[in-house]
Amino acid sequence: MKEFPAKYEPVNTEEKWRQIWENDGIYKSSVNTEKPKYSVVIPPPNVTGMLHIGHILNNTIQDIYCRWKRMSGFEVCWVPGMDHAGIATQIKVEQELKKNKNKSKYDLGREEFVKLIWDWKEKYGGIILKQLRKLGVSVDWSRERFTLDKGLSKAVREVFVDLYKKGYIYKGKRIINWDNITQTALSDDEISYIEKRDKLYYVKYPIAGTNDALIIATTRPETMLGDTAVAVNPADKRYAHLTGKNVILPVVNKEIPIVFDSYVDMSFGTGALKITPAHDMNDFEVGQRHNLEAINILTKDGKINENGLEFKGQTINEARKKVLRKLKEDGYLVKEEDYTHNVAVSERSGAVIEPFLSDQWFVSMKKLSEPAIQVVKDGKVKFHPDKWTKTYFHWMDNVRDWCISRQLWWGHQIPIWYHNETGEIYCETEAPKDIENWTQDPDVLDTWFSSWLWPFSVFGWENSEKDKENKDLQYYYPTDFLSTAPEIIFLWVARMIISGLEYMKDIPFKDVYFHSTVRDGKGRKMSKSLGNSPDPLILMDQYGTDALRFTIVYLAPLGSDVLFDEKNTEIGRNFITKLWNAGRFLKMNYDKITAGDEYGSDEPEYNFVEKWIDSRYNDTIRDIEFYLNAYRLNDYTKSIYSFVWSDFCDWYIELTKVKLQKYPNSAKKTIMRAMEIYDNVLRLLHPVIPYVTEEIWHILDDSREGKTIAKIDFPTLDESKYDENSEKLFDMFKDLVTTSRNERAKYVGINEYEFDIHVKPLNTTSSETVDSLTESLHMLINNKGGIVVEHSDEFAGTSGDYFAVRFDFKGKSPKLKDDNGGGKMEKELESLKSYITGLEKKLGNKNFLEKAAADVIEKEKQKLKDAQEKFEKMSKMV
RNA sequence: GGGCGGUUAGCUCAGUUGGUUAGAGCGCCACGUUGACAUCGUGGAGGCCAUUGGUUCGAGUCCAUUACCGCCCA
Repeated sequence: MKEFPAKYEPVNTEEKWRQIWENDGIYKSSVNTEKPKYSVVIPPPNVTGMLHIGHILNNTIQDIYCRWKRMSGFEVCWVPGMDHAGIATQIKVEQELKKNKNKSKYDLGREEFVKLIWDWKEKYGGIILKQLRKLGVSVDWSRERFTLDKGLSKAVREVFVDLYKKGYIYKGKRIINWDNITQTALSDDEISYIEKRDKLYYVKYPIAGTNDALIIATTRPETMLGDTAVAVNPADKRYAHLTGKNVILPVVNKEIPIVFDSYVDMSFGTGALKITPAHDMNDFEVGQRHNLEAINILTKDGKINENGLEFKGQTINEARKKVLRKLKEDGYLVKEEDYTHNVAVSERSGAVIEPFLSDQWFVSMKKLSEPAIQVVKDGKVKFHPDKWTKTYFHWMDNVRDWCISRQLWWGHQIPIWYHNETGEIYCETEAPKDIENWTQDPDVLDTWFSSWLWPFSVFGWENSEKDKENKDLQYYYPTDFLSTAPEIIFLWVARMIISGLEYMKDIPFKDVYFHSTVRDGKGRKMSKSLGNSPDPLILMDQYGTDALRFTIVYLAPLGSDVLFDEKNTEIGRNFITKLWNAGRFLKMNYDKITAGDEYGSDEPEYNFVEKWIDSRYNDTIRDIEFYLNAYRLNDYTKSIYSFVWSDFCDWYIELTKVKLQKYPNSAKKTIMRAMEIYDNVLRLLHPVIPYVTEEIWHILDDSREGKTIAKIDFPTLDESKYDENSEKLFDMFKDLVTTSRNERAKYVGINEYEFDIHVKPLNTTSSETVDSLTESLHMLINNKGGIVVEHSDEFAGTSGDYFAVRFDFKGKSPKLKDDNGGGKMEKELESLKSYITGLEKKLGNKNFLEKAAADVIEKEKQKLKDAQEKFEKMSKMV
């Protein structure tokens, strides 16, 4: 017989079970057509990633569903893996190379450098997967995938070539965010904005053929080298007369047109804007609308190029100074003023982002996205919470082409070769045979271009007839559930739907759960620079993994942010301690009682208590099923929390104690009933707190050696156990107990006195049931006296909802506390009075009686009756 | 600028098709500890449900408005 330790030690226990689970391979999945399947792919974390609190939430959510489904008879397959995180990984290794050997990637060359990254990946990459193991995720580790794996890389090339041949992939010019330190294009989410104090310069642009000039405000005078127009708002009356006119671009000395475009903000600066299509996103669009030339004035390392006249070769800052000096000398600089604005910088290198016109590869999205809109409209793919469908449609309806090329070395190099002589383009999944005559496009593909294939590439998809014989792919696709952060609804979720429909002819998943964004206690996003992100590994050691899992889910309502302060983890820890101690109590008594001849097997006493807990237990199961199906996970944890703590521990176990003591003849069945419920509670909790439930489950019963709670049936609802009557009766019982406790609380040192409890029912309902309840009252009130039911009007005591209570100390009189709740009764009567008035008014309203439903009216009448009875009796007690 | 969402107790949030005297956890206050649990128990205080207006017999709940806050996109 195992002993139940006084204290739960999470760290050792977790490590023990983690190893057992993994060694026994209990989460391994294989095709089993006898069972319904439930498949999930993990959102692949970055190979450079470290576990943060958002991962804890996201992976706990997935684990809850996988464990729940596994216990409910599904063949569950949860596939783990990582993505290669192109830019993050490359930068990391570049920085180490710089630090350790003071070399750049160019010193090594592409091949050597990529090899170095692989070495780094083998050595340090994937720490996050080790950390996820600690979290206890029930993934099938034998299926681990990496986006640069052979198979997945093949899938990427297949898709690129296919889309290219279908005409969806094209090369085009686009303003991109250029990081001139790392010399790569960045996506918008790799950019952050910092506030910078700058100058706003007012420059005079003379209007050709007149003595007038337009004054233009700019923070970046050096870009005027690339200006190809000046724009004003067509609604701006100040400039209406300038239709068809040109201005003379200072410094460069050439004529450029004045264009009219509603993009221009009339209130900013002078209302006239210089247009540099090659170096500003908005200007580029204005340029397209007005057919303007785009003149690139920068080199890739951030210097002025040959289009920049005498400024060629200078850095941006140098050129700015020189251009300003020239403007001043020539009398074009009107004034300058201080100006604070937000400047885009690279999150990776800190470089100021230069909008830069360059050649990039694009996927044309409009047509591809149409079926993806339809499946969400049809409800084939469901979003939880549903509000995200609106965001999804809005984005998809206005979808822009996807820039998929990145100027990096780490990633899937684009399968495009240019013929060295003819310039002919070759696009196939494998290199041309006469490779010496060809040069491959140096760019690699956006990491998302591999992760958008994840739901089928992980099952070995290869875009050929063989896919039909691929049992895994046939069985597990489409997956059932995806949990992810709402920030990547476009970057990832939408694109997976598109690729799934295009290549599998089916949706990639049925339900998508967008989890809360975890913020700190002050509502700020967790970020490295703020240092406000607690290290989950430390929290796991301090509080236990289960405690952290439970807490984060408990705090995360569907659809809104979760504010997480590390102290919150106490919620989970305390709950687990409570669960632990309840189990300890039951087990100790169970061992004692089952071994003792002095205990009998009669039916348990106080049948309404047994019926009540059965009813509450089944209520809880129903709630849990509902909440899990509705993706309301915090409500799942809340309902089980309140069942365990309030119903089971505070009331049921407390009553069990008394029953065991007073009725040894029924002790065996009493304790077995309690154990049975407790055992089921462990199963209900296993999905969210796997370690401690497994541990307790084994302590309770030696014969469970070698088994796991993870594969035991999840409890199911027994409708027949609902018992409204017992629940009502128990509510009244609780009221009686609480009222008696309130009365007790009025006296000093009451333990030394013996007293009878006098109970007075406050309305008809309570009168009918008072006998069975007063008998039960003995169980929870520490007094040796009797219980007297009386209906006398001469009754002064404490009143609850159903009963009033007073104590008879048989001549003695314990001291009343200074603050004995005096005036409380009057207050209660007052609010009761206004309640009654409200009800009377309602029931006196002809409209109400005519229009409200009959059962509502009946209910209101009953309420009034009860309240009046109570009022009448209570008012005599004052 | 466009889109989406939020505003309920000191804090964080529930409140399921409109119908109890609006709930929970944490925090706070008082009392309590020799056999499950002080990581605890018992009790208590604390709210014009952001504003204004409308629909309705009836609004925290539905509609509109204003204010403030947040997120996404440009």
